[in-house]
Amino acid sequence: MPQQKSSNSLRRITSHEVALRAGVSQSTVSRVFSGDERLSEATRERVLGIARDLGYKPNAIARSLITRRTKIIGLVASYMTNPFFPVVLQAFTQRLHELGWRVLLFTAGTSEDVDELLPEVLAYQVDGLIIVTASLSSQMTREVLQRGTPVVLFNRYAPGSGASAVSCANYEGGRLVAEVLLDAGHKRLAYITGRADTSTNVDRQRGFLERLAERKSHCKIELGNFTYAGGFDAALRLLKSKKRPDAIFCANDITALGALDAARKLGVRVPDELSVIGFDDIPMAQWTAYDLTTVRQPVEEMIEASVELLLERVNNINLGSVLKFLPGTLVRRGSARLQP
Amino acid sequence: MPQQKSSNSLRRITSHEVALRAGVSQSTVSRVFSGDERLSEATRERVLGIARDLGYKPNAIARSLITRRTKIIGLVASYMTNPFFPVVLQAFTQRLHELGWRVLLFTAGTSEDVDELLPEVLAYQVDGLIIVTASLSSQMTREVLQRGTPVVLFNRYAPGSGASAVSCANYEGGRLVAEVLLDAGHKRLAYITGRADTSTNVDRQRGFLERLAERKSHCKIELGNFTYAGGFDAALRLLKSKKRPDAIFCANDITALGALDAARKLGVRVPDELSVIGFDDIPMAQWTAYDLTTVRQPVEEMIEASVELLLERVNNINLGSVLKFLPGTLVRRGSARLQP
DNA sequence: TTACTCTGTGCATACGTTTGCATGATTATG
DNA sequence: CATAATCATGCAAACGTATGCACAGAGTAA
Repeated sequence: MPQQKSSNSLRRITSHEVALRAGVSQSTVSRVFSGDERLSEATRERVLGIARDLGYKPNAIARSLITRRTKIIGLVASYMTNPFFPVVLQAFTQRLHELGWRVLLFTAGTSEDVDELLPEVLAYQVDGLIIVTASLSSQMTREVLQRGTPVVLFNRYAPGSGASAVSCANYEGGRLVAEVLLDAGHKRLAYITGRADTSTNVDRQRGFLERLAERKSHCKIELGNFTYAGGFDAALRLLKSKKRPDAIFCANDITALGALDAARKLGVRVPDELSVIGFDDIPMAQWTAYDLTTVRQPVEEMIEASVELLLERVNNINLGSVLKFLPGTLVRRGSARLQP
Repeated sequence: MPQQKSSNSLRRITSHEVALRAGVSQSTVSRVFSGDERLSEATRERVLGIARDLGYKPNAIARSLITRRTKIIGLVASYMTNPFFPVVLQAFTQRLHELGWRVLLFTAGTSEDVDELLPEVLAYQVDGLIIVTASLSSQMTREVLQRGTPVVLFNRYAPGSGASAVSCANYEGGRLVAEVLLDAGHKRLAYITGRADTSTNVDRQRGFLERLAERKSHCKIELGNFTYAGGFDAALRLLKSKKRPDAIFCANDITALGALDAARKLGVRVPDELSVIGFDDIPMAQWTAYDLTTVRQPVEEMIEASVELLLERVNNINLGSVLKFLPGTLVRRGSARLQP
C-alpha cells in the first residue's frame, strides 16, 4: 500500500530483469549466483556483467524462503553493561561474518525476558541460536530444539537441557586463585560474589572455597552483583570490618575494579596491604590505575568453539549436545602480591 | 539436500496446517494473525487455540517476501572498543524492539569496510539503516538511498549526501570546554585529538580552538586516536615537555582516562596541577579512580531522535534528509579545577 | 547412418505468506 | 416477501528465488 508513490527507478531489480536483459531465463541467472558449475563461461560473464550494471544482488529473503535456510544466527545477549560482552559480541559477529552468516541481535534486560524474546527470533527462521550470559527455561529449550534449531549457550550451561554450551572452566579458575593466594601466604581471604543465580558465579565460588577447605583455610563472603558499584560497596564493607581481609577474590573484573577503587578511597595500599584478583581480563584490567591481576578467559577460543559447535549442529541436527569448558589462565599484574 | 534425515516431528508448522486442523482456509488463518477486523470471534478463537497448541507463529520470511517489508533495521557499527558504543548498541536494539523492529547487526573493523559490508546488508532487504560511528562513501550512500532504503548516521554526518544524521553538538561542546577552562584561569592548554578523519574530532577541536582564539588564547595539540593508549601516550608526551600544560581537553572520555593514568604514573596531581576534561560521559567517568569532568552526550535523546528520523523515512521515502545536533552538557566532577 | 552420452539452458513448480476479488449466508430495508 | 447491504470466508494470484526434469544440440562411438 505505501509503495505506490510514483516509484520511478525505485523498483527492485530481480533476477527476471537481469534475465530479460541478458536474453536468458531466470533460472540461468539464479544458477549464476548460486554458483552452479555447468554454465558456459560466456553466459556467466554476460549475466554477471548485466547484473553489475543494474546493481542486482539476489534477494536473501526470497532465497531463504525456498532453501529453508536463512543464513541468519540469532544472538541473544544480556548484561551489556559488563565490558566483557562488547568484546564477545564483536568477536561473534566478526567470526560469523567471515563464515558467511548474518547476526540478528536481541538484547534482553534480564534473563527472564529471554523466553519472551525467543518466539520473535524464531519467527525469522534463524538457523541457529547463541545465547550469551542468559539462560532459557527448559520448556523453551525443548521447544526450540525440537523445532530443529540448534542452541549454544555462551558463558552459561544447563546440563541435560539438550542445549550445547561453551564456558570458561570457572571451577578450576576458582581453585587456581585459592592456590596462588594461599601460596603467597595470605591469611584473611574474602570473596565478593556475582549474581547468585549464575553458573559463572557459583562455579568460581565453589572452586575457590573447595580449594581453601582442602588447604584448611576459609574465607569471608560478601555479596556483589557483577557490577562496579556492587564490588565497590562490598569491598567497602570488607575493608571497614574489624578483621580486614588481606586478599579479595572478585567474581569478575568489573567487580574487582570497584573493589580496587574502594581500597583507593580508604587509602588501603595495593598490593602491600591488600591483594585483589578478578576474573575475565577485560581491557580495563591493564589500565595503569588498576593493573589488575586476573584469570583470563580464553575468549577467542571460546568464541571459536561456540561457532563451530553451533554450525556443526546447523548442518546436522542429529548431533547431540556438548558442554565445553576451556581453561582460564592467571595473568599476573600488580594488584596482587603473589610471592610469599 | 541436508534436511532429508528422517525429520519426524521436525516439519515446520505452517498456516496451512493450522487451517486444516481448524477447518478453515489458509487465508483465514493469515487474517487472524494479521489482525484483520472482520472475522467472527468464534473462528478467531478457534484458530488461535489451535495455533497455540501447535506452536504456530507466522513465518516472518514469507511474510516479508510478500509485504516487501522485513521489519528489519540494519545496524552497522565500528570501534566497539570504545565503551561508548555498547551503551549505544544496547539502547538502539532495545528501542527498536519496543517498536516492533528487529536488528541485523554488522560490525566493521574500520570505516572502509562499511562499503563492502552494505551490499550484504541490503541483500536482506532491510527497511532502514543505522550507521554508528562510521561513514559511507557518497557513492554507496547514493546507491542505498535511490534503492529506497533510508539511512541515518549516528555520531557522524555527511552534509549533502542525502543521509540523515544525528550527532552531539560537538562544536559547541568544544567551545564550552574552552570557556570554562579559561574562566578558571588555566594558562597552558592542550588538546589531545581523536582520529583526524572523523567529524566528531574535527568539530570538538574546532570549537575548542576557535573559542580560545576569540579569547586570545591558544593551545598545544597532541595526537591521540580515541583510545586509552592513545590518550596515555599523548599525555605522557605533554607532561614531560618543558612547558607542561595545566589543562588538557581530550577528544573523548576513553582518551581522557588514558591521560589521567599518565598523570597518575608521573605523579602529577589532579586537579591541583592538572585539569583534564573528556567528552562522552561513559560509565567509567564516574569511577572513583578517575572522577572525570566531561561533556555528556545526550545519548537517550540521540537514540530516540535517530530512531524517529529513520522510521519516519521508512514510512515515507520522500522525506528529505535532516541533520540533527543535540547539545551536550558539562558534568562537573573532580578531574578539573573549574573555579578561578 | 544410428544410437548414445554430455552440456547448457529453459519450463514449471514450490517455499509460506498477504490480499483483491468473488461468493454464500445473514441481516436490514422498503 | 423481495431486494439490497453487510458480513465472514474462500479462491487464487502474487512476492523473488531455487531446482528437478525435459530437451536441444554437439560430440563420440559403432
